[in-house]
Amino acid sequence: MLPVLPVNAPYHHGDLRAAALQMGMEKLENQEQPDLGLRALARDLGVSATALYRHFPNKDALLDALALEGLSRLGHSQAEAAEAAGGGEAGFAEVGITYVEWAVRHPALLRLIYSRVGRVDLAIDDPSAMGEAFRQLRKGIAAKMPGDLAPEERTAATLHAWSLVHGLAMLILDGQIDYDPAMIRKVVLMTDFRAP
Amino acid sequence: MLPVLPVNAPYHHGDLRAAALQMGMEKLENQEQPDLGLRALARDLGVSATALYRHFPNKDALLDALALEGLSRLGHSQAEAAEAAGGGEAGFAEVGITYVEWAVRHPALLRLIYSRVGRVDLAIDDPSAMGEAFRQLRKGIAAKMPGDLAPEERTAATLHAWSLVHGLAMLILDGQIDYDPAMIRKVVLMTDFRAP
DNA sequence: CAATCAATGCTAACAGTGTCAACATGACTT
DNA sequence: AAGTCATGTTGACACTGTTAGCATTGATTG
Repeated sequence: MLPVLPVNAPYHHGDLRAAALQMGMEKLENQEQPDLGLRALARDLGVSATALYRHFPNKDALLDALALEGLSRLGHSQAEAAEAAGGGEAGFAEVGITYVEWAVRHPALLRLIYSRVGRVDLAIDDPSAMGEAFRQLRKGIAAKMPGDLAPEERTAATLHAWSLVHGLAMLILDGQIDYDPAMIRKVVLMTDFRAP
Repeated sequence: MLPVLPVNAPYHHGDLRAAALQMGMEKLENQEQPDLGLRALARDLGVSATALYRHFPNKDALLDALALEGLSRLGHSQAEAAEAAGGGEAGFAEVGITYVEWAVRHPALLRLIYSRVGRVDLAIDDPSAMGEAFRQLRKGIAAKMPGDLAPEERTAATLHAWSLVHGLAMLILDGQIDYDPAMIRKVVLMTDFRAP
């Protein structure tokens, strides 16, 4: 987390925006409760705090960018899982389990994503970047869903699955549930998509 | 949110601790993203910021107290629902739905609860107050569970139910799911506690 | 009743934060 | 080579949580 540039750092950084996002990501990956303060981040980058304002309108924008990147990674992870999983309800469960495991592996990042997702106030040229990413996520979750369901059952099932794994992940991150892969599998498999 | 005392407020407040908690609760009930800053709170109470340090060791302790009170209220709501609901899986679902509805009605409070529950660092004379409250919550959730389940199935079912409604609640609060009571009912009923 | 004391309040100050304004540097364009 | 504009810097402001030291009060004693 030390300053990133060599001793004779030039006045201009090269690509401070990318460096800031990378540094933020590193913190999010390596620490449970990373200090994502603007000044702390700038310090670690070996740059003055206000330099970041040349690349982000404010702190929220920086965190939004990090959350968006995290959401994109989560989405890809889900898509991969959906592709790798076999068919049927077992394959579907596999995708859900992937979600929980991803959350356990990137707790701070998942927390950031869902803490930022309430007030979607992104760039004007891409007002729905966050929304689009979530749509992708839903798509990944729904991809392996049993195909013989009526449309309304389908949305209900997607909601059910997403809520279940999201709640499971959150409760684990909050220390309310022990991370026990076998139990998670059991819990996720406990859904009947053809109930009343 | 104006100062609470009459013009000729005495030097001593009477019960500042209770007043602070009440003021915090009011904010949590009436605002989506309440400013629970120490100074802001003191301002609204018509008292100096440092006065609060006579009643709470620090800001975290104050927020913990608020979270604990909120958790207690949620627990009572669950217990009432468990008592009022009929038997069988329908009654069980009713308890789950109560959880979601409570979350929708007290969004900031639920958020506070789960944001504070990670680092349980409560008073020494009651180190497990938070844990105890959560135990009560689990009990309320499990109260109406179908009785003919093996112990392990029972824990799995409790985890499933808790995760499902918690995830549902969180996603609604985060604006990712519309609050549609009928759909919620449908989703909650979609669980088969006797699955493989 | 008077004196003392602990509980509870206050002000002043410190370090830390996000943010803005004004200035400095340097890379690219003409 | 000159000038321009993106990008960096310093200094300041208002805000935050927190601590130290002082003031006021209600309660407890002799």
